[in-house]
Amino acid sequence: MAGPASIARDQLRSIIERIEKLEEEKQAIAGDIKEVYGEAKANGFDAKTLRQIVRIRKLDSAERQEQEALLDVYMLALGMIADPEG
Amino acid sequence: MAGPASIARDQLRSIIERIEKLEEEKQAIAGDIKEVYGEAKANGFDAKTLRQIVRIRKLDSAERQEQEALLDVYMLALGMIADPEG
Amino acid sequence: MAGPASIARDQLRSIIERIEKLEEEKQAIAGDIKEVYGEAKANGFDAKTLRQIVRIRKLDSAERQEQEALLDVYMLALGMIADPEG
Amino acid sequence: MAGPASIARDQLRSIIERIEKLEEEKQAIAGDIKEVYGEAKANGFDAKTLRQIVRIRKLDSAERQEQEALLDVYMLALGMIADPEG
DNA sequence: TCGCCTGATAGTTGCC
DNA sequence: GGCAACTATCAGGCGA
Repeated sequence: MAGPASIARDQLRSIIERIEKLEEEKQAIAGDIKEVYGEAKANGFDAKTLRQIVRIRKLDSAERQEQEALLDVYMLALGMIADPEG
Repeated sequence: MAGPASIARDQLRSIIERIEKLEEEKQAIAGDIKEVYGEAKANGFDAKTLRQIVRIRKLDSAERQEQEALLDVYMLALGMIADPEG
Repeated sequence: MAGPASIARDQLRSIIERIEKLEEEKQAIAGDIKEVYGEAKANGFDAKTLRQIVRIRKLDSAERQEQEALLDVYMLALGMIADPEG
Repeated sequence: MAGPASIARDQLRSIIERIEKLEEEKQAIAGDIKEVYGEAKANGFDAKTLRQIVRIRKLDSAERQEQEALLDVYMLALGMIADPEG
């Protein structure tokens, strides 16, 4: 008989399968990244330095975003812009 | 003048960009996974338990692969299959 | 009789106790930090903004350090400084 | 001119500095803890197991506190102790 | 006050 | 086989 339990079971199965599929994709991309580093190394680039560059660019971008957010906070506090929360 | 330095620079740029693009994709998928857990939770499933299930299934699958690899070793030793290394 | 086992046991006890003591201290400091935010709030400062400032200053400092480390890497690569690894 | 703004500014500076100092101390202690684990490892102890012991002891202690709190509730209900809420 | 979400911490894997 | 990068889990802070 197909009662509520089987519905829940099907939902569960679906959830697990979706997650597992997404994790596989994620792993695949992680593999691609590793490959790029490998290629780079084969072309004479130092992986550690490359990672540092990537990391610092991420920091840059994070800081820029924070700076802008902080600016909004100040401007909001000073009544220079409208409250985005309306 | 377009000497070796500019070639290296272009290569470097290309490497960094490929990595950053892949990392973005990876992050996007991580976001998708989080969404699935969120949905699941909204449907009454417990995220922590779901994570355990996923983890266990991954272990199971790893074990199964080990098991199969071992079987191959035995079958190879017994001359039941051909040496894959040629 | 006081054999090797008891020595190991005493060592273990000592390790655990040192860790637990340090973790307590860490918790105490976390409590102090929370207090400072509480005080600040009582004086009309917004905790969220304060946290953002602290975070951005940390990012600044992290980036500066990374920048310097990266500079060293480049200079080393260009033979402009000696290898610190000797 | 030293008006209210400068007072707020000094307060702000003081708050930020106190927080940053406390966070540094917290980090220093985290480093000490890591060192203890390192030492322990050098003496043949397994860090992962040590962490488990610490975690279990923390749980135990939390349980014990719960137990004591519960005991107080019972004793209070039986008129064996005075109401701490006055 | 409760649920969510980001940041801290623990564990794992891959490199040297 | 040790160490460092990456991933996954967990807890504390924020908003509703």
